[in-house]
Amino acid sequence: MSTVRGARERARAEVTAAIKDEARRQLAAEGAARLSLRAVARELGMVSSALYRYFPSRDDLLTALIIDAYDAVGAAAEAAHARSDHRSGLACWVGVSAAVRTWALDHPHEYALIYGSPVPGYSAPQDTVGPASRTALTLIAVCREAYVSRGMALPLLPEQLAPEAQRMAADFAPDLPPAVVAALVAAWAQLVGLVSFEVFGQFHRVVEEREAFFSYAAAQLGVSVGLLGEV
Amino acid sequence: MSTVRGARERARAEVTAAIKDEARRQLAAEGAARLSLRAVARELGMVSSALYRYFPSRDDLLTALIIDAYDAVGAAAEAAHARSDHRSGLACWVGVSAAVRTWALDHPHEYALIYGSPVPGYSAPQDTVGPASRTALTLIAVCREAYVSRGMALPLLPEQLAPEAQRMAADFAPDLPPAVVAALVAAWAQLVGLVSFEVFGQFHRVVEEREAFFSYAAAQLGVSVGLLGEV
DNA sequence: GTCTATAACGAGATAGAC
DNA sequence: GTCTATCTCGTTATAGAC
Repeated sequence: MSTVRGARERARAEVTAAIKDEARRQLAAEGAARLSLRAVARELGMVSSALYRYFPSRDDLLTALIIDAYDAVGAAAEAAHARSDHRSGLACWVGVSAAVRTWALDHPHEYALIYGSPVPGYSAPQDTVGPASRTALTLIAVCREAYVSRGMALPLLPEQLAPEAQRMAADFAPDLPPAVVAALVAAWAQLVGLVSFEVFGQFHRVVEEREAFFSYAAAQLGVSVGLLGEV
Repeated sequence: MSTVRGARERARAEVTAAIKDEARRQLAAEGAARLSLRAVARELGMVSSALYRYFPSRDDLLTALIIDAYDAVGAAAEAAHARSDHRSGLACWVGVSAAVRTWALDHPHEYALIYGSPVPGYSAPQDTVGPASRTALTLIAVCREAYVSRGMALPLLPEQLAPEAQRMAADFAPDLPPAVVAALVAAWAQLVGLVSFEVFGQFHRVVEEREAFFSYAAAQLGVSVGLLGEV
């Protein structure tokens, strides 16, 4: 009985994976706005109504792709953190940043899905917030390590922003100084800006030495949050 | 004779503007990937083939919208520069940055068109590069003023990146130090990252005091390129 | 010369009956 | 699950009004 159920579940997981794979292919070809359950079904030799056994709606399929994408960058960031030199906070920071960039360049359409323009008519459900925060949490972890073991330079924080920074610190990293947390949030947005410019082609005929330039800018961001070490 | 031509040209300009207005409305509702010539024509009470007198193809309409959007942010940036306090480079920088942010928040879909995910199947022609550079050129102008009148702090530049920075400086601002130009390119991408996070909703439940936070982060970026002044 | 309208193509999406 | 009738789309050819 349990083997039957196991086989059934395995089959279901396989079909689910096949659907997501085909949907990702369409994402690349047509964009998220044009993702169509029917086209996915046709390509898989299924009938469109059969897909609804796996994803109740187009938006649910989109949600699954978004969660997968967030999880994939998050995993890449965590792996980079695990294998990086924990003696230098700045090296960790640059390593994690570079992992995000590499993943984005390898999966431009999934990157666009999570950090590009919102899909019109789609609003992300609560299920995405956990996976969405994995990468940012990794950068926070890098700072936490550096802070507790070797200390950090405290970034400047305008008085006016002190309450906001305290709130953010209480929400995301109560063990870090508010000035570091505020700088971290800004640096995370700025890091994604760097990656987006490269992935979306804005560096065409502007930056040629992409990898070196990114390392330079990422290190600069690491310094801006207070990480120490030679650039 | 010339009045006839004037009238014709005026009529043509009016229809062209109406088409673009309606297209922008569709951009907001459906997204760039779903922009449809037929729907635009229907909404204007025209027949789809008539649109081809004004835009030879759907992509040409898209191109026009993109150029308009680049010109609009560029104009907003230039206006902010013109009216800002030229005695403080940092104040100029923050003012121009804030103008970009304000325009983006007021025109989120046009912002997404130029700085969000690329439209699948569309590739921008050469005509867009001029308008596209207006905003960046304004930031360069801010730095140029500061550099010639009051000097700037030279940002760090890793040796490895020196040739690339020299090339960028030669291309975009031969009168500025390569270290400033390299930092400028990075800061511009990072600035767009900040704006994109806010416009695309990534600051939801993360940053509450959006305007104050942006000023803080933008000032930090100004400092990173070497502008002087109190934050 | 400048414009709009009619009609059509091939392709794809959609809804519903069976 | 299947089939069909009816939509949409971008684009073109053609004919005629001003």
